[in-house]
Amino acid sequence: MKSGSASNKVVLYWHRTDLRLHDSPALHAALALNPSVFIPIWTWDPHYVYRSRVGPNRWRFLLECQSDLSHSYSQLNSKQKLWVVREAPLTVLPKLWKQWDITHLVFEKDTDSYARDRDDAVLRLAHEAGVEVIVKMGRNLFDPDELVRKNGGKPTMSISQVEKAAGQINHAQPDQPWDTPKSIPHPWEQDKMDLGSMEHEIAEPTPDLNSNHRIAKDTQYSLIMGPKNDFAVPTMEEIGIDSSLAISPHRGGESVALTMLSNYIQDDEYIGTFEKPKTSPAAFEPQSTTLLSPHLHFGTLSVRKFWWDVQGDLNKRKQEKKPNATIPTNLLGQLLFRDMYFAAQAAVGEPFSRTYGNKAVRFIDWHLQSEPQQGADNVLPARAYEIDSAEAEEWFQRWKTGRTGFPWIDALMRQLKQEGWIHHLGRHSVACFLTRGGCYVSWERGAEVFEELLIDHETACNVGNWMWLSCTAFFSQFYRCYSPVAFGKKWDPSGEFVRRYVPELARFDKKFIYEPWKAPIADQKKWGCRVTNDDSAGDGQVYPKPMFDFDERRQVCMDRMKNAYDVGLHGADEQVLNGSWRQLFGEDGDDHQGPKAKKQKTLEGD
DNA sequence: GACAAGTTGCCCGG
DNA sequence: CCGGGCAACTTGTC
Repeated sequence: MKSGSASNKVVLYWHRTDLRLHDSPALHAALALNPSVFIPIWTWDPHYVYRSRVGPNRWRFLLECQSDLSHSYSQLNSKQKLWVVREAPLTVLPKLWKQWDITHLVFEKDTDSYARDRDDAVLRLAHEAGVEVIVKMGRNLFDPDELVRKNGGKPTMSISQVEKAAGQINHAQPDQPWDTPKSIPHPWEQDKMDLGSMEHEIAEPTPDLNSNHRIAKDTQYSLIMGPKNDFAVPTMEEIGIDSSLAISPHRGGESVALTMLSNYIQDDEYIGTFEKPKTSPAAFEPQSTTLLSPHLHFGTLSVRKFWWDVQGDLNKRKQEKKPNATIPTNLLGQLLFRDMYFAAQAAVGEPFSRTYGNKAVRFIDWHLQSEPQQGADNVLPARAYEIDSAEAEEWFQRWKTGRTGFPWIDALMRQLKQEGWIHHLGRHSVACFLTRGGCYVSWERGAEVFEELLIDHETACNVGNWMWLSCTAFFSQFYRCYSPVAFGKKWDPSGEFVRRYVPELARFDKKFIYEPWKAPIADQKKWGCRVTNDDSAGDGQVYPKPMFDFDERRQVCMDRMKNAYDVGLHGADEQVLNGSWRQLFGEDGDDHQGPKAKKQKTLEGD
């Protein structure tokens, strides 16, 4: 190496939220130690493998990210790769430190609540083992904890709060990105890298929230270095996930992400005029937004590089006197929203992803509420919910599987399942429909489905957006309700999007494409699809009737929202924690009852 | 206490 | 494509 003799530092670099080489503050810090031995690892945390909901598309996307990173390491140093270890971090890390004579452990800061606890435990173990630990923030524009401090210790609940708080951090400009390293030190010689003689602890697979996606026994934990003892990135077969269901066209990996970004950046008209509310949720091939969110999630794209590359285009256009869209609707604003949700989560901590015990969110008397987990640990495995209404349960299942009978909703839910991605406004449509604008089902049920199916699933952002749409936090104008008919029609009057994802209706006239149940029977026959709940009807295809009258449901939901706002409970209130909230809302939970709190309020007023 | 602002509603009229 | 009515939320500022 040209930088002279290396130190005697042996650095273990732990990849988690940062599957990239470019602009990684943690990787930069690790290499700045000038290590004589450098070992970049991934280790499979059972919390992700079994206790997080991960569908086939995201599994494959993650494996692609790992393969790409491993390949990039090998290109910089033919002895290097991403060393994929199959054991839980808390048990395997101390053994690796010993086996590989590690002096330093380096990783990127993760402010998700589970990760904080895990990393705190790792810090304690490292201290005991005499291993020095370096942790660097690189996942966000601004350190979520620092944003919270600048926001008076409170969760960031609006973009203006974020702008104000970020303004006190380097004038609201994130740090400049680091370059990609030009060389990577060697690992140990092959025989020392070998873990064959190390004790191996196999992760406990129950409960396995992803068992419904496995077609074979999950064997990834049976051999610590993988089936060929070469630390290779696992295959879908090794983890037992059905790869025939991983049909998303969206690809993982740092090189894919950087190519996508540079293509967008070359088009300064697209970057400069981007306004999120004006991008179409019905666009496909190509979509109207960047599709870079999954890369931000896995850290295959640095959010700070994204920021500064966009800023570069905006500065250039400014000099050329071309107009630029502004925060919050422009691309920079989108990245700030991501930081807003991270900082809100960082402030609230573990209860952030649910209502129960969460003081930052409004309590609403949804159907299918999460059951409080008395004395449960933070992990919340298969989160239980109360089926208080068989009707609502059926609506939820039909929503999830794209059989509501509303083509716009069903098209979006089928796109979600197939591709692992839908446009932000499409997420608005289906989230409003499930919660305050249709089914009146708890937002937590919807968030869990998104957690499973989205390739860009980010807990802070997903949960935050569900709170937004359900008007439980961040947003409160519940009288602004998305129509499952009008909203799609506005963006896509001829219904191309519906035809693509609900092929049964492909031949329907555009007059009926959003409301096929209104088409005359003769036309339904002519267009090859009967709109009926009788699956055996006719010879051709069948599409269900709408599962309820939307206008009727909108009114019911709005009345109940008004009532819930009048009651005014929040997730950490006594009445929520002890279950007595039911008395405040009326015991039978009848959708058609009048608002109860209104009356109480009037009495108080007297 | 009034008033404005808040990334992305719908419907109708011009 | 724009504006107002619809019926009406919270937060921040004056």
